[in-house]
Amino acid sequence: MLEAIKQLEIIKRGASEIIVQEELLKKLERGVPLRVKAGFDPTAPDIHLGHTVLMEKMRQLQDLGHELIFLIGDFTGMIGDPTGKSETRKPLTSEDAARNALTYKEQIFRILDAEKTRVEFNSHWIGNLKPEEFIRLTSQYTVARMLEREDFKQRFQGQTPIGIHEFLYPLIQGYDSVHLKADIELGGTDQKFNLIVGRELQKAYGQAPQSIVLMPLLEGLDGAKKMSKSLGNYIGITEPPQEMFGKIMSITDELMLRYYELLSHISNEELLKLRNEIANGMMHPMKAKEALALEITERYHGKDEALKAKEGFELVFRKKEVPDEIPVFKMAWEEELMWLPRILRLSGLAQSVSEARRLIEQGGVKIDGEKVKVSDVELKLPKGSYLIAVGKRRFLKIEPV
RNA sequence: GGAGAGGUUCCCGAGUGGCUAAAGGGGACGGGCUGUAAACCCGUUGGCGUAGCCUACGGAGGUUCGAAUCCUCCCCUCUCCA
Repeated sequence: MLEAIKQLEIIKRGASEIIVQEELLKKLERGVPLRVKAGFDPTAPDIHLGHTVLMEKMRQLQDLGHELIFLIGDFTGMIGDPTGKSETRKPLTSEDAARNALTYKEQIFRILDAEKTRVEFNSHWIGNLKPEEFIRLTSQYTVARMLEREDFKQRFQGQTPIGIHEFLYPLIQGYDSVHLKADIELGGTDQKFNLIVGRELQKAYGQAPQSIVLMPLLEGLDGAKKMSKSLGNYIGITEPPQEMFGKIMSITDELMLRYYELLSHISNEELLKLRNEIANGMMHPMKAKEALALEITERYHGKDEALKAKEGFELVFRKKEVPDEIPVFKMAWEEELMWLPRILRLSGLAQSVSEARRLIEQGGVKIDGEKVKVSDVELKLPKGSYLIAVGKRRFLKIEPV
């Protein structure tokens, strides 16, 4: 195995906090594979780049020769993790959890080495806990300590409801560490409290406390809020290559560097070099962004697809041309002449006729490359094929049935 | 069990009888600028073949020429007391 100090350096990249670093170093110095736990709740079957920050770190640890336990919190998922939510999340049914967990498994091995990954479901042991054991578990913590957790505290003070079952979430997650005898647990910064509960519980159950590696939550496309599906600021790893490439190209320069640090496989040295070159103008940020978009897209779609996505992107944005592959919408012509806003609505380019009118009035609609005049809200089109563009990046071919 | 506070449009949040499709902010969308961005500027942001009509302020009724605003009952959340 790699020298402990070197390992620590790799582990530290991008990490926002390590608890406790000295302790972790000691464990690494033992030179034997450590048990690394990372838990995911099965609420989001579509993994996005935000999730992969943690997974990339897992992969690094895996490559360093440690034993990786990919824990699917199917039991905790039934509770519903309260993290960062202003309201109680609806508990998942066990069927939901099982189905989502399956999708999870399919997706994680795009990043992790399937051969070397141990997948566990916490329902296997939590589900078998006897009531008396469960009570023993809950007796390790007090309500006051639970309320130390920032989101609980805020909700408590802010008069939003907290379900009692939500207190069980950190306890069960912590107990997972006890059961698995974890040496290290990885998690997002929002998991800090939960992971520390794990340490406390391990001590209470007579084990050495796990070391904690916290990874930051990746900011979403808006550059401010964390990437999440519900906020719509995410890049899903199963998205089509053009989408993925385009989304990465549209992030801010600042965010790009962040993505480089947390998602790119370039080495720490290369990262530093890149930073300098952008700072002193030797490299155009756009070039760097292209390289990043290419790297990420390639990771999930392969080299050919990634290159195609890049070419398509350049066509649309640099040369202001129309992309090669445009979705086609087959439309039935209800009349000889069809009202444009109605076409836009039926084809899904606008959510409503009102929105379609607005888009036209704002000069956002083009037909076959010609901008529709602002005054042409009443425009009607004869039956035929048209290439309609809404805004700068949405294209659709309309063809008669 | 008792007492009080509150539920407004995608979100936050103003509004306590007509001037309210509802201030302000955020987000989103369109246009401009650009590097494809960011920042910035301008505009839009319930629906409907749209100078009009319809639907909307937790739900159901009621008062009134007129209700997000007043009354009654119900549902939900929070706080305090027991």
